[in-house]
Amino acid sequence: MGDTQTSSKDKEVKAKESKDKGFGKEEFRAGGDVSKSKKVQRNSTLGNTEGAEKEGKGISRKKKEKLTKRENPDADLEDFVRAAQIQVKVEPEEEDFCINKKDKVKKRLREQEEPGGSLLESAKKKKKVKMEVEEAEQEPEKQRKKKKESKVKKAKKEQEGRPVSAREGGKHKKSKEEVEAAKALKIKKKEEEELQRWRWWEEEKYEDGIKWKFLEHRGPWFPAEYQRLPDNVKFYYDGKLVTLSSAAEEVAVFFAQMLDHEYTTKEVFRNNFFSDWRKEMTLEEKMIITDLNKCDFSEIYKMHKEKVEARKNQGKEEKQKTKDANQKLLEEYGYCTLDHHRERIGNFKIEPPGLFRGRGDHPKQGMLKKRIQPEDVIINCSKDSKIPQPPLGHQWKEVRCDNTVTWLASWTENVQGLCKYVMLNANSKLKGEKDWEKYEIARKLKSCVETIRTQYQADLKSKQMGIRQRAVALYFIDKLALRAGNEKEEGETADTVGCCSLRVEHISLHPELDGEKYVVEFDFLGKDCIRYYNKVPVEKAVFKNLKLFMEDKQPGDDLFDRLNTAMLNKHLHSLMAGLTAKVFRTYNASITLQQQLKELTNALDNIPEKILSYNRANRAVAILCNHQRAPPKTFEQSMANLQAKIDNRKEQLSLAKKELKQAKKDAKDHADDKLLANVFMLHAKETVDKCPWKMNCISLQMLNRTANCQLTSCSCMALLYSNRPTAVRECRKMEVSLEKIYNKTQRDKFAWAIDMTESDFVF
DNA sequence: AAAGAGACTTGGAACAATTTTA
DNA sequence: TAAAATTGTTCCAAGTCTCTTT
Repeated sequence: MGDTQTSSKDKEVKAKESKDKGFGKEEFRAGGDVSKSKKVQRNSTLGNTEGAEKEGKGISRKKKEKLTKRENPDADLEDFVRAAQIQVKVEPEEEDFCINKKDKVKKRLREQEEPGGSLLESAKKKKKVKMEVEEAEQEPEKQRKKKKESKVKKAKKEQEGRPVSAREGGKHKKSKEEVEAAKALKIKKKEEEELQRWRWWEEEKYEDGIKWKFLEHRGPWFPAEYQRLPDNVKFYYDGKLVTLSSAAEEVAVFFAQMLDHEYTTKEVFRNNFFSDWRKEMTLEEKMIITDLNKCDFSEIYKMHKEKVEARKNQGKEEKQKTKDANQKLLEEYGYCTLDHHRERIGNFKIEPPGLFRGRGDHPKQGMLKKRIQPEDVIINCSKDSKIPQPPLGHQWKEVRCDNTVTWLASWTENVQGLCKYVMLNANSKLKGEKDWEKYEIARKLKSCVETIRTQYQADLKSKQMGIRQRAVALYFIDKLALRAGNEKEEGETADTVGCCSLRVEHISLHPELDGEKYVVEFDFLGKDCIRYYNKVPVEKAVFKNLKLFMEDKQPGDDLFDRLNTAMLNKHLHSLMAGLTAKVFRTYNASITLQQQLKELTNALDNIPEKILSYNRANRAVAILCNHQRAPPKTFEQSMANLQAKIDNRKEQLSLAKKELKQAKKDAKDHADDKLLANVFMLHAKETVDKCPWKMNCISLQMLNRTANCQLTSCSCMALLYSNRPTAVRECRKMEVSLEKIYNKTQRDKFAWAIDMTESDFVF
């Protein structure tokens, strides 16, 4: 059967594209609230065929209430000091006030090996000198040039570090030299970046489990303490003025800021918020404020609105100022040193307090996400590194040196009691290596997927119920790229499912539907409460099995009552080292991308067409993986605009055609004025020639967008799943410049793939 | 085994920057 | 030249899967 696998998938993809349009998440959720007589029955032993239902879940969960709330009278002062530090410290790596000898040794070592890093500043200066000599050639695409020009300004500003006001007088067009120089500078910068890139993929890997040998960083950045509302902004309860305490006020502001959001209309959200808010109130406040509906946040809301507006209308200078401040922050906190290389940190900012925004019908939405203090944070770094200083007057919860993990700092969040981590950026070695590994495993799966398929085909007829269930689940995971579906604590999160946690209510069986036999209709909420709706014809054996699994069960019972992800993955492990359910998603996405590309692209196509093909292929992947996005509010309008453009072109075309005719005639008639007539003719001809091409481009764009509307567009998401090496390879082969498909960040992230991929790479 | 803790990937929404359009 | 549209980035919730404890 393995052969039917892929071709039928293609059909599905196409069919789906045309079918289920217009399923907003909203309308769907309304119906999704079915009775939940949740998972109780689960036979623990796989080997056992029938009988012995065990009472499954103890729903006792340790509640960890941590009281971290503390009044901090020194907050303002501290803030000020911190700000001052930022202002004064130009060199982020100032070592004078650190007397750590070991550290110095390290430092020297680093400087030898890595000329960039902390020496960046001086490097920049050198650049400036050099750039005059540099030529601006070797820029292949005009389209890129355009982009550059706009960036030139920025680059210059950054380089010269002069105050913005200096620009005021220079509104005139830039002189040629200036432009050239800036261009050269950009090229230089790019080269340098490339030179500085850590080509870790050419190095040897560390022994098992070790993630790094040296790690030094500045510690995470903490958001500023809460600032009281100005005196003229008041809060009223039941029409009467109430002056809130600082803690209560802060939480009230969180709510007020969200008043525009649908969240604040939801019952659960309001209740959770109100009860958490009351916990922050003083006794008196608690006595007075007993009903959320009587609270009047309008003045706070108004102030917030004004603030947002003001920020939008900020002058150039102010905007630049905030930008610079952010840049400084990034320079100071955004990087770490990992094994002699400077690596960007992904999220160096501690999450600010606020109201929890769970997705879908999350039972905890609206709860207060408390402010994280240094006392909550565990720092992870090398013993021999410069240990990060906690903010003034604070302590870290712990400093540990664990080089078997990749995080730099962690804390436990109070709403769900989960760990949060500060980790490196996607373009870092640690992330890249993992990514690479992922694709290697997926490739390995390619070599044995047929065996696995044969195996689960056979298992469909097993005598043991558990094995049959496993086989059907695997069939779904392989064919439909469903997620594994771990069990979740009931009532702690929104009710979403994956393959193993599917319930009877989520599928319906149609022996025949729309001319196809054995159709299974899926309808459930997956990750992030995104609806999965699909009608799939399946094999007879699968169909029969499903019927069997559903016998004597309530809608809320588990479809695969003898199966869970642990068992499934254990089985997969036995089939191939490193294989888990997730790998099938990667694998199928990759293989689909490759197939689609092969099918869709034609080496003779022009660039826009090639890109369209690429996007189409990506879309196929997105459909497979059920990646969706709320349609942009502006979609209709933007489509209409494009249509108008096409109409416009059409008109132009017919007009130009007429002109051409006329011109030809003129040329004949007035032999004397031939030159002029010729010019007319040429011009008209040009328009006629160009128009179809341009029209084509626009309609391609339109097509692209229509399809993208319901799906994740622009390579972004699909990219995450689809095989990067595959895509990179395809670009090479087809001579589409990578820049057109991947943006800078993405190229950065996949530097390893770009570098390693030869144009004959096959996934 | 079952539950729990921990670590790390995934992926949509919100926000910010940039480009296009009117 | 401002507004609208598009594209890129950040944020952080929600998964997967492994390892440890009970």
